[in-house]
Amino acid sequence: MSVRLRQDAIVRSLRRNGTSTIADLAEEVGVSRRTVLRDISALRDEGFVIHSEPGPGGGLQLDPQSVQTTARLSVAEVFALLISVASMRAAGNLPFSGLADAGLAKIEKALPPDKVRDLRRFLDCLYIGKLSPQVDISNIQEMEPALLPTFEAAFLQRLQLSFQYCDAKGAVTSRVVEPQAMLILPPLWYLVAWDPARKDFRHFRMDRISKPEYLEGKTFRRRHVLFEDSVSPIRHLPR
Amino acid sequence: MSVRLRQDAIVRSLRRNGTSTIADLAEEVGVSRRTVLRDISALRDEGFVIHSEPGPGGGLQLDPQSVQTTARLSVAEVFALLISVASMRAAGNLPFSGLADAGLAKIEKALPPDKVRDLRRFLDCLYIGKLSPQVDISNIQEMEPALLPTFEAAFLQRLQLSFQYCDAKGAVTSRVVEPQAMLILPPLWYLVAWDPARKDFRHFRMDRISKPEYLEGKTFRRRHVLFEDSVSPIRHLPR
DNA sequence: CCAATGGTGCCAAATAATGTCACCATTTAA
DNA sequence: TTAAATGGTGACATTATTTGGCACCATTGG
Repeated sequence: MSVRLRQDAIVRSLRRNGTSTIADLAEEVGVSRRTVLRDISALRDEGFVIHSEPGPGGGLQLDPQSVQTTARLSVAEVFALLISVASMRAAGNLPFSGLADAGLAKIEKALPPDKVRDLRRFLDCLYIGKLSPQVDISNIQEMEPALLPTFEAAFLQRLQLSFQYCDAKGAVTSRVVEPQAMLILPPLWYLVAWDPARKDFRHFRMDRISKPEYLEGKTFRRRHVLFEDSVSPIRHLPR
Repeated sequence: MSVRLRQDAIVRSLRRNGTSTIADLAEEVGVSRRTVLRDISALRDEGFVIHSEPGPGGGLQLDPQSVQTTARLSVAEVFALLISVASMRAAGNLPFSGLADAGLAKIEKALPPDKVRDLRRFLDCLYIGKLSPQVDISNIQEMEPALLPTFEAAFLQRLQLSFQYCDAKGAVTSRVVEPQAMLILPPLWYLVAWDPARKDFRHFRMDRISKPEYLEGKTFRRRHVLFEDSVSPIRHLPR
């Protein structure tokens, strides 16, 4: 068993059992007491907070908060990372590249270097392996650069967004909506939003939006998670 | 420089330069020719397809398809993985747990073990760190178990889906739609779909859908990527 | 005080990674 | 046909890293 596998086993064991002694762990993973102590030290260097108490009844305890410190990433950041980093290789102005960069920087700061490396290689795989041929991301229309900061701010701070919208028939209406999601249907961008006046969800083509402004102070409660379906051809159905 | 860092450097170099010789790579990463050959061999074991030609003008070439073999993961699978694995800890019947499992199994088979480990640890971090307190995923309504296979099949095989829908006013209509995405607004599930008859996107509350059936052979072209916004409180705006 | 526990430093032993060398096979070009 | 350039393999010594064993210290609870 390699070093890192063993250290993972130790983390899992601590997570599962709550408290363990060095001797227990040493026996469990099949190495000497000294080696476990070295592993604990390494894990602490990686950012895991492991409490320890000497004396009878003492032992090691993994602080549940510790992992937060190690990778304080939101799901959104991970996804933004995946999409944005992949997209940025093919296109110019795409939303959330800033967030993705911040996320990557955050990871790089907080995570051990080999984890960053794995993540990057993982992103490499995604882009080269699937995203490009399947989704044809190179075909996504660039968003109007001037609009980006407004959209990003509205999304990220959960601010109501007002804009002029020109529908398919050419009729122009004023909207005030709560942005919920962005949808890419190459080559177009769509905004999925809750329209409080109409009490319904609406879709807006980004290129038909003009004069967007976020309303300072008009925050709303964001409650959703988007769940992407599969974009890949499927060979076997689950189950 | 550690072994894996070096191997990553080799992959990147091949990706960047197209073709390199063993000697070039050896000098670039600062090890002997023999070691590069060992690394190449290791990378091939990991699934990278590296073409090689002896003779003048020959060299090594990374097959762009190779990474597919290494990690044939769609963005969807990654996200399904992230959400599903996290969700399954808190809830019972949620969609795509099968896909997530398949994805994990796929990774486990295709990826080197330490990569799998990192991904799992990463998922651990996600759940413990953020997902749970932020999104309150435990509050998501379970989907009717009987409906799950139908939805999953329709999504995964891109089949048109027919069902009876009871709208907010109680009116029941028959629909035939192309499922595009699923939306979780705790505690409810929504289906985002293109309605070809109405030539528009529509949202459907999952719990108001009855008698869903996918139409064998009625496939459609799926062109979209969903882009999740942030669910975390933001401290600094990008840029 | 004693026993149980975490923790550190040191060094030898074990293991893994690397370099060196000899050599083979294939291809291209002179 | 030959020579040079390239990928590829095996063997072995060298080097680097990991591990175990030991002595020892500090702290805690009885």
